[in-house]
Amino acid sequence: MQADIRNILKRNQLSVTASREKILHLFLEQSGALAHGDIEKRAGEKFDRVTVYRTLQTFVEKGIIHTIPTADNSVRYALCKDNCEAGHHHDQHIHFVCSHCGQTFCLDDVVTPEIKLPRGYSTNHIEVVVNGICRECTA
Amino acid sequence: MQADIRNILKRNQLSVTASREKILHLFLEQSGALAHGDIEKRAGEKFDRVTVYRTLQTFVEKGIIHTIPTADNSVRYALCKDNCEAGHHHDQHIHFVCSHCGQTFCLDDVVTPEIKLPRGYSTNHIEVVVNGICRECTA
DNA sequence: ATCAAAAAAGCAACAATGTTGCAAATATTT
DNA sequence: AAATATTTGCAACATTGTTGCTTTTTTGAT
Repeated sequence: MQADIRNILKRNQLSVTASREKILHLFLEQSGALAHGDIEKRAGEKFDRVTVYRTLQTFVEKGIIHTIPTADNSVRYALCKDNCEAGHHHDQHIHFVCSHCGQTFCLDDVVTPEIKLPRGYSTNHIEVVVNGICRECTA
Repeated sequence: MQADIRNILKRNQLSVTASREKILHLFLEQSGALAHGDIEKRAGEKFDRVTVYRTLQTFVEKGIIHTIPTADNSVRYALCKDNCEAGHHHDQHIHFVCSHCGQTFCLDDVVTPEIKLPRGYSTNHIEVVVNGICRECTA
């Protein structure tokens, strides 16, 4: 695990620092998405707020994590599975927000559908967020 | 137009005030979505920030406008067409963000697709945001 | 039209969130 | 192990959003 973390950092030409290791660790041990606030809490108040902001920004730039759009204000981040395996960013998957536990998940196996747009519009990227009850909360 | 605005407010049991008229007017004269900041700017610095927040909140509660999820931080609001005609909230349409002009539009004619989820997940609501180039910017 | 009651606006103060510049600390490279 | 490059933490600030309370405006009844 620790080796994985260092690998991911090195593969992305990032120097290995305590905060990056810790924050990446949080993502790896967690199935859902994390907001900036979650990270500050779970990191055990060890890192400066600014460091967390900058680390997340760096990870997004490198494609290690991606942001998830939400209807409320909060920005959430999740590991980009494809990237972490291949070093290249594909986000064809959809996101799921559980209205019971509040967690956000990437459904890596569910592919974004085709959308037929009116004449004159062209598409770069499609983002799908499904709201409902997740597997854990249903069981 | 002015009569329309008063109608919408009255239909929703809201008292008719200058700020509500002005803000609703901004939405009606505008094809795209508005963020809180846009409204403060376009209103001509007449209203207190708090009033704008509270007005938007009220409009959302009444179903006059709805929020649009975005990957960046900003919350955007758009008129709910169905509601303004029927007094009842349906948001089956998708949203389009133009990466050229930055505007956000409701594509009222494009219906949210069916999404097949893995076993154990149930769906309440599906939000689709398409990023691309809009009709204006293509022409 | 006037007045009383209800609702909303504006103000002030605050809380949370995000940003920037810079000096000190840490990681990398040789 | 030292020099260089990078990152961290701090302080200060900017932006965004919230809350309580007083004044103003709107509404509804007379």
